[in-house]
Amino acid sequence: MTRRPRQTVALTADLVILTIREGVLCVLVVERGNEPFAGRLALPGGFLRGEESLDETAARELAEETGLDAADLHLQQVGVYSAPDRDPRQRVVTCAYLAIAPNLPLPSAGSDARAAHWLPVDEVRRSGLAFDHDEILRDAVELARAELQFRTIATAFCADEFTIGELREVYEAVWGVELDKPNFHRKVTESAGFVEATGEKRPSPNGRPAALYRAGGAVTLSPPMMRPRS
Amino acid sequence: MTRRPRQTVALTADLVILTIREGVLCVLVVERGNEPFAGRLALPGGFLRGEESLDETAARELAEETGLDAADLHLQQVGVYSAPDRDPRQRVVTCAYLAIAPNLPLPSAGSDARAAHWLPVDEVRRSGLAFDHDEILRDAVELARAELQFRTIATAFCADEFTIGELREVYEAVWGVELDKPNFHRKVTESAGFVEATGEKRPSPNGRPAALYRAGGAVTLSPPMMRPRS
DNA sequence: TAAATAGTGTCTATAAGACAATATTGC
DNA sequence: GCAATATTGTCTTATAGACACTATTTA
Repeated sequence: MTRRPRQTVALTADLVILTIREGVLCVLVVERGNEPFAGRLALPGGFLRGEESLDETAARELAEETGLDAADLHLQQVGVYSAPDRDPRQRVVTCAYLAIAPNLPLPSAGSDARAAHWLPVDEVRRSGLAFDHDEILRDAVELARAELQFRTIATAFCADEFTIGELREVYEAVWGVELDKPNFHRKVTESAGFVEATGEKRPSPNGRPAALYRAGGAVTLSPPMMRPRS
Repeated sequence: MTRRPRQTVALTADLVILTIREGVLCVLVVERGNEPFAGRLALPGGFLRGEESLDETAARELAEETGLDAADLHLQQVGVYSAPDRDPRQRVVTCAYLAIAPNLPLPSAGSDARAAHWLPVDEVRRSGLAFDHDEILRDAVELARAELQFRTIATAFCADEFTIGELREVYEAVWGVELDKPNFHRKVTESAGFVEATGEKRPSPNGRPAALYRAGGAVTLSPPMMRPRS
């Protein structure tokens, strides 16, 4: 049995933090200060530390970038990206995470020196990201799109209290479709555990005030919220 | 900016290879020869090599364990397991993969010296696996269960040509339920791109011969094959 | 013929989708 | 009142599920 030297590699957690701003799906990107790809946009991320798991790395980075506690947010693995040449300097394997955030007041610069921005996903797709982050972003958005069908994660895009109309805008922004308002309202309010009414109403400048809801206890949606066939 | 030494870790790909034998969902496990956990059962897996990605590591291990080409099989990431103490010897982070195989003639021992067995998943769950492989197995099976609803991967459990009854047995074994034969037949054959008839029939020792089908071109199932709420 | 498995028909309950109608606010 | 948004009602169509029934084989 020939024993070859066992390779060790550097590990990072990269974050695809999504939110919705003015009805547009946006992702948090940072400007790179150092080579390689200096000046280019990239996903936030950081190296694994000795005492933590990658999930903890992701949670720590999320807190540093957004100031939010990962316990409050939806945070899940997207996948591992391990092409040998994905980082030109050295071998780095990354685990990508999808985080879903409500509309934050600002991308608080945090303790990190890099400039962070919310940019529309479509725009980022056109301009491109450093490393293999285009691929990661694509996969993460596709995951979010799929999960909206079967899980209650849409509420993670909303503040603690939200209207059914706001929840509908989440689906419309992520899926890039228009949904029928009356049918959506019924489906959501009749789906057990998806949302629960607070009893309060939010006044509106234009029309009838909308009832406020909180996220319900359910994790999965059954029956699923089917995405209209293109 | 304090620069802490950047940790590097060993990376492995571990495989949850599922198949169905006599109507029972089975997983390929190996007996460990070395410490730690010598003599215990574990999932097959191996270390990342310098020139390859983790997906390639997984495909290589799969070929070594089953003799099958990963190109023919369903192989997908389950997730990353990176708890600092998951391997008592050293820091090892693993990426778990789910592979779905048709009923193979034998778990060909392959070039690897370890003894490989197909064991029922329920049995393995009771007896337990080395490391955190119980958790990995649980997650992989749960992933397979969920994917059966929305993707056409059930055909990966079948040989090139199969009957609708065999496909139904896949769902019944993985979900642990009984499905209505007439309704299943209709649903599968009417779902665009799920299966395509070969025109052949397979004689049966007992009753009417069943028509043979091949996997169709579709990847996703719409509408989904809903799992009965138990 | 009976036994066994494959496959079809049919009815009912539930959910999806279109869209009209009503409700509640600010102006 | 009108404009705007929220919510409810109603009808049509699609799908799910139960289950009776027919079809094709071996013994």
